[in-house]
Amino acid sequence: MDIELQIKMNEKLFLRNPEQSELGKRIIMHSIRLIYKNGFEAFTFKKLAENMGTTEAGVYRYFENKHRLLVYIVAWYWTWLHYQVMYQTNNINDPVVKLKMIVKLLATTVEDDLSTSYVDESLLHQIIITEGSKTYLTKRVSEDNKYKLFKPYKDLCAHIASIILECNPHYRYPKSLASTIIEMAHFQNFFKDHLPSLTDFSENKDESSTVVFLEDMLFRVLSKDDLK
Amino acid sequence: MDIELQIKMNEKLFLRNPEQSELGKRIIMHSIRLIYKNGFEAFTFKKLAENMGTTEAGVYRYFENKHRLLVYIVAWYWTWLHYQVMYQTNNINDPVVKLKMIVKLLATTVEDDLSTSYVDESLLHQIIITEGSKTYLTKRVSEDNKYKLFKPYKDLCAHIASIILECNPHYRYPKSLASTIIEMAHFQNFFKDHLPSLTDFSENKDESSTVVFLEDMLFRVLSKDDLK
DNA sequence: CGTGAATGATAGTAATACTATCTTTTTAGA
DNA sequence: TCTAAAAAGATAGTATTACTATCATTCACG
Repeated sequence: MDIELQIKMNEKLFLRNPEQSELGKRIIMHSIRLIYKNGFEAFTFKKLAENMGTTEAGVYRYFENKHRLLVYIVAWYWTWLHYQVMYQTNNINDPVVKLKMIVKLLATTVEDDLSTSYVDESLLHQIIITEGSKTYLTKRVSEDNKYKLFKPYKDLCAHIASIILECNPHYRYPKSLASTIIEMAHFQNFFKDHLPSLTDFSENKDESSTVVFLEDMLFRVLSKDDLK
Repeated sequence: MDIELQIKMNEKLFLRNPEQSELGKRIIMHSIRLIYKNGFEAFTFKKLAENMGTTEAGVYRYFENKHRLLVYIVAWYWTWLHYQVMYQTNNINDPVVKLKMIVKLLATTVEDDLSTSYVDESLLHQIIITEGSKTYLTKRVSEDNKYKLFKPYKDLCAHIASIILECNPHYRYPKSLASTIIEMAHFQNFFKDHLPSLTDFSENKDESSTVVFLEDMLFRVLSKDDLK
């Protein structure tokens, strides 16, 4: 099969759709590489333009500013991950098994998905860990939220919450638990690599310890054999 | 009693100790107000200087750059909160009661502590929610960590982890659970206010719903009457 | 009373975050 | 195939940011 996965993005995220031109796709590709390499703070449109052999003005024709570009690639990631979740849990009936698969997808290094030619998902995953929460931890949250820029994240959260409810229909905080699992899949991995004393996993281990921690937490919380 | 609480800060956090001069204290006070008001991204030393009637160069004599200043006030907060935790849980023996107090201190709006004249803890608490994780979500984490700039956060996390172990000595992820509780005390409140569909609390409610969610999660996870 | 530290005042620089304009190339449709 | 509009390239310019440097003034102390 030779299928190119196309993700339709919210039009408010860009000035000109980067998926519809070669230059646009190269902007996304090089942005991901540069942000991965130097971090979002050090990332500028000037550096990006030099790096990819175009001009600053060229980049500004696609994105209003670097924050919007970050929101774009983060939203892209959540849409892509949501698709992965749907694909990988399809035909699974047991919600427990579904949740385990989701935790694995959230917390484990992804391999580059070859059906999206200009996006390197493994770099993108690392970017989400370090820069993802910066998309909404700003004074503009509510405005950005009004434009539905965070919809992919919220949709995934809602989907996970619904499976949580399948596991235990009496649990009262499915959405908060879902957002906790999503955020911690990233934070615990970040802590493991950079501030290991905030976790119980030693630095050399891979993400499997994070997966085990999250699964343990999730299923203890959802366990029906408890007091209440 | 007329006691002024003095917090001894890591010397790497500043160029000149802001606690030891009027100007220094005013820098802290006005920084907190400005960051609270406009967010960290829009905060500059120039604006701060104009705001408080000094010059940019004056601020640069105290702090290398605005990131260090943020790390300073965040570290100050964690030191102060750790003290609050010790104070409020002193003479309590039951670790469950202790943990409940800690969750309340973490997730509830603090009132301004009058024994720290130049710091408004209630504003600071809001800053920690929105800007706190930006202190470590950078390319400099490891370097900053080497200088022990995150020690107050890590100390508090370790302290909470030890009480978690008191609750259930067999629980295997006390530190990860502690950092989860700390982070979620902030994120769930942020979500509640700005991205409410990521939580199960409606926007008008106060932080009590966050407290209930965190306590519920914590004690379900630490419950001994489970399968394993 | 003198001196050294802190502060104030001012200036300057390189980089950042844009906007504008004009030319050239591409490409989509008549 | 021609043509016109859209996209991209090239260049310039501005306000703000993130600093560094210098020199004069104040102020606390021994």
